[in-house]
Amino acid sequence: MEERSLHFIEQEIEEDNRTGRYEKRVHTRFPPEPNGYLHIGHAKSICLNFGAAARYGGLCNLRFDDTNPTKKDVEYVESIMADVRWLGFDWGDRLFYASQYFGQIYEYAENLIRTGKAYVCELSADQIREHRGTLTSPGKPSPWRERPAPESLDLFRRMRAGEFPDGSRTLRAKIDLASGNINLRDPVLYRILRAPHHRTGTTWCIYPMYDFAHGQCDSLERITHSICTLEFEDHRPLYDWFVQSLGIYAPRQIEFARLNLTYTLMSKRKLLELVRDGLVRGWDDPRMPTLCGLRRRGYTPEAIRAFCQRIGVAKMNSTIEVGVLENAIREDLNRRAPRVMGVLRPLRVVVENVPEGRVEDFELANNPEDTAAGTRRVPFSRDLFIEREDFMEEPPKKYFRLAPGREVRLRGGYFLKCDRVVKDAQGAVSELRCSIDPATRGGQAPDGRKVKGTIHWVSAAQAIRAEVRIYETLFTRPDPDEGGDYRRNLNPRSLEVLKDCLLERSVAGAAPGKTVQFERHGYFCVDPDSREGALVFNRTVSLRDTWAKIQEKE
RNA sequence: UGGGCCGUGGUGUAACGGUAGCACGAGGGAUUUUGGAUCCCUCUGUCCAGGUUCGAAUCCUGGCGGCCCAACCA
Repeated sequence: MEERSLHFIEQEIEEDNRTGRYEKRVHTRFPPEPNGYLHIGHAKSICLNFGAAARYGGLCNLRFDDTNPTKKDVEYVESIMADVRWLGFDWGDRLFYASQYFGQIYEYAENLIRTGKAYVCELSADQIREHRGTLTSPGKPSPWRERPAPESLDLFRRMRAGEFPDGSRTLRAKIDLASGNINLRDPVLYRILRAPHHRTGTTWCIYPMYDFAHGQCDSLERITHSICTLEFEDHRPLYDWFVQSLGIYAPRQIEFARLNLTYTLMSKRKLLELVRDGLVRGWDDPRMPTLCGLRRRGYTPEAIRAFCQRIGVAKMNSTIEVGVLENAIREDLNRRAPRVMGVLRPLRVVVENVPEGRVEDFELANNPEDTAAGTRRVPFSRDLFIEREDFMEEPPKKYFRLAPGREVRLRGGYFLKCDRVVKDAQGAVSELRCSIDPATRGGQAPDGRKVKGTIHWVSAAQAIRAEVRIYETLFTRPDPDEGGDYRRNLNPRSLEVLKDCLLERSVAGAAPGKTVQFERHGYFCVDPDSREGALVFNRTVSLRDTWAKIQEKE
């Protein structure tokens, strides 16, 4: 863990520990709604909740907020558990569902009715909205607001028994119709909804609203710090009202600003649209900000956790530049990814002073950052491939790579000089005729002469063919919603598929998930689409590219 | 006079009445068998106006600006 000062939530927790508010207990929870896949924004919340518990020797529960039966899916439940585990966190035996408390929450409702704090209302949804007033004008009381408690109780029990059609009645709290906080204008507590629930089946035909469930679930689990996002700040007085009216244990809610990232959509609804409308290949499309997408892309849990650490926690709405995320994964992979040579856009090179059929092996370091990573043998021969962009017939200033008459170093091999350029019928460069200096074996010239550039290469006969998928941001604008429709900002070049890449043979047979650095390109990982003898790689992130920056400026 | 929250370099985030620091970014240099990595240097900031104070990003007052709230969603 990096050295840093406490963020405001940790400060509040420490303050509570000092005053003994919760007997120095720290118990948090991560409460996702199982209606979508977890994304990088959730990672912030997960790190925050599990992180705080770990830091203060406490516990963190995983609880599915499944109060609304209509849009849940076991697929989501399973993916969420897998993603939290993958991120590196453990909820032990504390896996809960809001739905498991339905019985208790129902009792709470009856309790409020008996004490005159809730009533059964027969207004329609539209009428309730009209009665609620506006932001600047107070609400009007429902005609059923003053109905005697026994009558409400009877009606509520009959709602539960299924005597009334969906939507015909609600249970409402009786709070304050004139409150500036609209959440306090007699909010709906229960609705009639004949929808089977993924956990409770058809046991219930009435379901509590999120607002009437969430705080009580926290209370029942004896959560000390209910960490949530800013938009629930206005709901806190309501939760406090429930807890007080019911006389139950009171957790403390603390709100923080959710994560926003440039060039990234974070809305679950829009992410779902991308998947459903086929704008991406699925929830785990490597261009998606979902945890499964990032995983497939080659992001590591360590990098994501470091990222969450680095961005901090505060109440100010803000947007982090994606570069910070990219930096986190580069930093992690630089330390651990084995280096390998891969030519993405091949250009044939014939080394004329190497005899045909001769193959020699070079021993190359797997990771210059880590000698423990060992070495590997890389074959060299007369027929090579180099990167097309590592040769220019008319090189501009500051171009250090190969050009007619110029000499460069083949990474780990010899100095190579371009003697002749061969072109096809269309005039495009099709092949280079080159020669090596045998005295430079290993990459040093005995006469001390230097070369400005070092390029990567593969030996034609031994190279393996692979598909490489290059990703750019999914959107062309830092704010995908700019202009009102994110679809119009989709980046047509967010995916480029390179089918004829040639890789060093040492990666043959690599398993899905395996990450390597293709030298001078970036970090790549094996995609699950790979088949025997047909590897597919995803580019996780490119290396920093100073040359590209120089070109941009000209 | 609806309620709530928030304003620190380009982007994030520290400071808790006492030298505005860190990361990303940008620029420059050293080094380098990855134009990578590493190291060094530099750059730009307290929303505004008053007040309190020896001293204010911090406390007070008033502005200005931004975000959230009017689902039987969460």
